[in-house]
Amino acid sequence: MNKRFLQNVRFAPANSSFPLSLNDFFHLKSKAFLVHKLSESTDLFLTSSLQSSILKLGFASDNFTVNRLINSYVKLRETNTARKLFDEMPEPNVVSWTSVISGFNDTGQPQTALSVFQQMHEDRSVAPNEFTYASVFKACSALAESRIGKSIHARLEMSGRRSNVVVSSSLLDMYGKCNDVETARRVFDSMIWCGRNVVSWTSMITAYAQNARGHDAIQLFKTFNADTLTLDRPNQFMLASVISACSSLGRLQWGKVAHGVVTHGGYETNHVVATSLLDMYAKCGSLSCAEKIFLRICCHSVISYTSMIMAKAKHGLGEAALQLFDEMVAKRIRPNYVTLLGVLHACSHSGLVNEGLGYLNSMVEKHGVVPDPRHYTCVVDMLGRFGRVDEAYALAKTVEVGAEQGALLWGALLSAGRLHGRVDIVGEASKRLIQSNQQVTSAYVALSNAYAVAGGWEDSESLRLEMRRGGNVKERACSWIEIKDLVYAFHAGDLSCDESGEVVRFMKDLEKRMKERGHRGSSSMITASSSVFVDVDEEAKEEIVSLHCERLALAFGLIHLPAGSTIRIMNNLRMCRDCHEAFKLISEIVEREIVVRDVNRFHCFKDGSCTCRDFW
DNA sequence: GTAGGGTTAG
Repeated sequence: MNKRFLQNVRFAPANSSFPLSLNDFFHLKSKAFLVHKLSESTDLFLTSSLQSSILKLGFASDNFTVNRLINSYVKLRETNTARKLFDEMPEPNVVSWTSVISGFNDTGQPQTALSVFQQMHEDRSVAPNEFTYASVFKACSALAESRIGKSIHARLEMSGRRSNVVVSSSLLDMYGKCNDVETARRVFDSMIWCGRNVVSWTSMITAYAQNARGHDAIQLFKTFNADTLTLDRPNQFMLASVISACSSLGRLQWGKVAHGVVTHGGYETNHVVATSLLDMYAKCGSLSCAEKIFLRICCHSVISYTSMIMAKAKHGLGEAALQLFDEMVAKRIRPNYVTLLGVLHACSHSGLVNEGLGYLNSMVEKHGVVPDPRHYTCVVDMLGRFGRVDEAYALAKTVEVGAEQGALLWGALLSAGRLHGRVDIVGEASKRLIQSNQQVTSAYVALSNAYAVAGGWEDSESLRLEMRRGGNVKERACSWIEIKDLVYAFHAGDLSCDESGEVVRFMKDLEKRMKERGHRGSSSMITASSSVFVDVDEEAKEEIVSLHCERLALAFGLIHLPAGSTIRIMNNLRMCRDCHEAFKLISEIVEREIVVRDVNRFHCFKDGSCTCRDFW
C-alpha cells in the first residue's frame, strides 16, 4: 500500500466501528469506489475521511464527485459543511443546487432552501429541473407560503417544462398546506396527463382532511379504491389521513371501518397510524378504545403522549392527564408546545386552576417551552370558566397577539364575561373583536345582549341595526348525533323536538338532584333550556359539549327520550358550570358510563345519509 | 447523482 496515500486517510479511534475494511484501502484511489462509499456512508467520520481523499487525489473540481460528497453531508444533516462545499464549487450544476436546497428542507430550514433557490434564479447560469421544483414546492409547503409558491408555479409553467408526478404531487401538497384546496384539486385533476400514484392521491386526501373537508377526503378515498387504473393499495400514509378525516367528522362508524382497513393491511404497528387511530377514537367519544390503542403502541413519541393527554383532558379526566404528563417526562420524552396546551386544557376542564397557573409559569424553566398566545388563551379560558374573570382580563391585556389568534383570546374572554354576567368584560372583548374585524357577528350579538341585560335597550337596538346594515348575518349553529351508523342533525332554533316536554322534565330532575348534592351551577341549565329564543343562547350553542353518541343514545333510550333530545340536553348542559358533575349524575341515573366529547372543531355536515356500508 | 405524501391544539 502506498504509505504516502495512507497518511491522507484519517483513521478512526481504536474503539470505533470504522466502516472501511483493510481491503477497501487498496481501492481508495478509485473515483468510482470513493463515490460508492460516499453513497453508503452513515458515518460522519467516514465521509470526512473520504473528503480528505477526494481533495488529495484532485477530484475537488469534479462536479459529480463533489455532488456526491454534498449529498453525503446532507444525509448526515451537516448542512453547513454541505453549503461550504457548494460555495467553493467554481461551476455548480443543477444537481449541486438541488442537493443543497433539498438538504435545507430535510433539516427543517425551508426559508434557507428558498433563499438558495432565489440565488439560483438570480445567478441564471443553471436552470432548475423537475427535482429542483419538487424541492422548492416542499419548502413552500413547510412555510405555508402560497404567495411565493404561486409565483414559482407560474415560473414553472412559463418554462415550458413538463411536469411529472412528483412535481405535481408536491405542488398540490403545497396548495393544500396553504389552505387553497380548490387549486390543489385543479392540480390533481390535471394530473390525468402525467399519471397519478398513491402519493398524489394521498396528497389530495390530506389536503381535504386538513382543510375541514372530511367528506370530500372520504369520497376521494372511495374513488381511489374503485379506480381501476391504479394498482396501488392504501398504505400507511393514506390511512393516517383518512382516519384523521373520520376524526374531524366525528364519525365513529367510519373510523371503525378505517381501523378494519388498517388491520387488514397490517399497518396497526405503524406509530403514525396508531396515533391517528388513538386520536380518532378519542374525538369520536370512545376513550376506552383510545386507551387500548395507546397501550399497544410500543415506541411512544411526544405525539402519542400528547394525543392521549389531550384525550383525557377533553373527557374531563384532568388528573389522569397530568399523571400521564409526569410519566412522559419521567421517560425523558420532551414535551412540545402542543403537549403543554394539552396540560393546560386538562387543568381548565377539570377545575385545576392553580395547577394550571403553575404549569404556565414554569413552562420555560422546567420544559423549555415558551408560552405563546395559544397557551395564554387556554389560561384565560380556564380563569374565566371558574369565575376569575378579572384575572383573566388582566392576563389577556398582557398578551401581544395578531388578529387571528387575538380572536381566540378575546373570544375566550367574551365567553367568560357572558357566562358570569359581566357586561363590562363582554363589552371590552366584543369591542376588541369588532375592531380587529374578527368574529364580528358573534361580537355584535354578545355586545347587543350585554347592553340589553344592562338596560341599554337603545344601544342594543342601534347595534343590531348597525350589524344588519353591515350585512352581518348569524349562521345557524348545528349539532348532530350519530346513532348506529346514521346521523341526525339539529339546527339552533329548530323546535321540531319536544322542548317543553321530556327534555325540560329531565333537566329539572337533574337540577334537583344536583342541588341535593350541593352543586351551584344547576340553575343555569333550566335558564338555558327555557331561553332558546335569545341570541345569547344561540351563541352558546356553537360551543357545544357533546356526549358519546352511541352509548348516550342507548342510555337515553332507557328513559324513552326522543333521539333529538340528547342534543338539546348537551347544549343546555354546556351552560352548566358543573357540567362534568351533571354527566356523572346522568351516568348514575341511567346506569351507564357516559363519555364527554368536545366537538368544537367539527364542521357541520350536509349529508346525513351516508352509512358504513356505502363507505366501503 | 438530486425529488413528492401521513399523526398531536383551537
